[in-house]
Amino acid sequence: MSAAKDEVLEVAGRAVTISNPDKVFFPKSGHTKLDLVRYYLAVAEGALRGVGGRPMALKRFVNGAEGEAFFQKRAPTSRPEWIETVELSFPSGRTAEEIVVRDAAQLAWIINLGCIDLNPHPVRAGDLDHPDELRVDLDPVPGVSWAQIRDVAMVTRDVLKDFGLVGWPKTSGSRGMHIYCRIEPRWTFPEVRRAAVALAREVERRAPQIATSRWWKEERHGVFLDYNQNAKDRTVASAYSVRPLDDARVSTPLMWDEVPTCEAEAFTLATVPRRFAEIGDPSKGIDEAVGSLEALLELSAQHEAAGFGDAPWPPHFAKQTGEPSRVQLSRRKREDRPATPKGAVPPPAPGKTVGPTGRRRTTMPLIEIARAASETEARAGLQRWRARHAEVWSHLA
DNA sequence: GCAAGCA
DNA sequence: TGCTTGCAACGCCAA
DNA sequence: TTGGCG
Ligand SMILES: [Mn+2]
Ligand SMILES: [Mn+2]
Repeated sequence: MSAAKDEVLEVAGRAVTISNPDKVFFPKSGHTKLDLVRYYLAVAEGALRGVGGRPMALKRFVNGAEGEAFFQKRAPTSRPEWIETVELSFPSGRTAEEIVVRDAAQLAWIINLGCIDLNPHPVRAGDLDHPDELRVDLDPVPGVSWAQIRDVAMVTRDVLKDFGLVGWPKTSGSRGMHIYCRIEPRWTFPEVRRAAVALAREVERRAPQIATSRWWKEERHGVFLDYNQNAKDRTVASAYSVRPLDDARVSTPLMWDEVPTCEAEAFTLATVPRRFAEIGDPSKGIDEAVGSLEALLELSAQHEAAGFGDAPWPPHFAKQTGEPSRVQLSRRKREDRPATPKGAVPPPAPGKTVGPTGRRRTTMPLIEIARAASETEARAGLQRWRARHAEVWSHLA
């Protein structure tokens, strides 16, 4: 830190004071607090598409990315009059005035508070009980390859399409990926979460080697589709958020044709502004692709009828009606443990694996190379196969 | 990161 | 004036 | 009281 002087920026017609502008926020890559503010202003159009009009929890790193962080839901009482808030209510009856950002000045102001990533709720301030965003949070268990995450993302895209939704992918900037769907604000939080449970189970059904819908860590393998991130009061780091990691990695929206080859480490505070200037925001159309949860909720009803009801909720939530016992297998009372482990995923609706002749079709993906006429034809065929069976490609040793 | 309280 | 201090989320369930 | 999970 050289001169401990405030920096006053003119942003969206307002004066925003940045304290400690030269403070190093990312020691390993050298970026300062002012670098972080400048980054957010460079990608403000995209960042605001992610957080605009939404109440948000503040995660504050007042001593930089390597310092200890704390959460803050209630807006600081000392704030400019142009900082908007909205009152949220919790099940306990307590309330919180959370910040709502709509423009670049408000964005710069919260970055000055020491926020590195942005964590908005999936609702707009005008309707706090009806999310307009279904969030698919892909969380790899430790050791899972990036290739597997990409493949689960592609399978998720197919499932969403089959159920009438358009997915918008981004790296999380941490270890996984996020896929968001804009939805009509017609469903409550518990309903949106149940749609996410059904989606997670369907992705696992299609790609059982690399995807899991299981809440308990000891029962997971591959990539976990974290349906509970759609519960009320849960937030997710938004598009263009910088993550508090050494290289200042960014949660970066992607075009779907980038997903099969993207590398998360390519997107940082240092590289994303250029990308944004050159190609703009791949998620620009998200607000125009409004979908319905009806099909996923119908799938959920089928699961329920097949004996697969609700899935465990996170800690700190009251027990929900219909929720299974909130305990992992290894801690369950002996007499409550199933003799044969119950799968996480119900079978498909009938009539899907049997062809018109009644002869059973092959259910497992099968590669045939020996029949190809030439090597190039064989290679081309292999690529087509890969595109159609993303669910197992990354799993091949 | 900031404001209040204290020397 | 300058330094220190307190404060900044959600808060349940099962064994 | 401990450990579950973001
Ligand atoms: Mn995640
Ligand atoms: Mn998660």
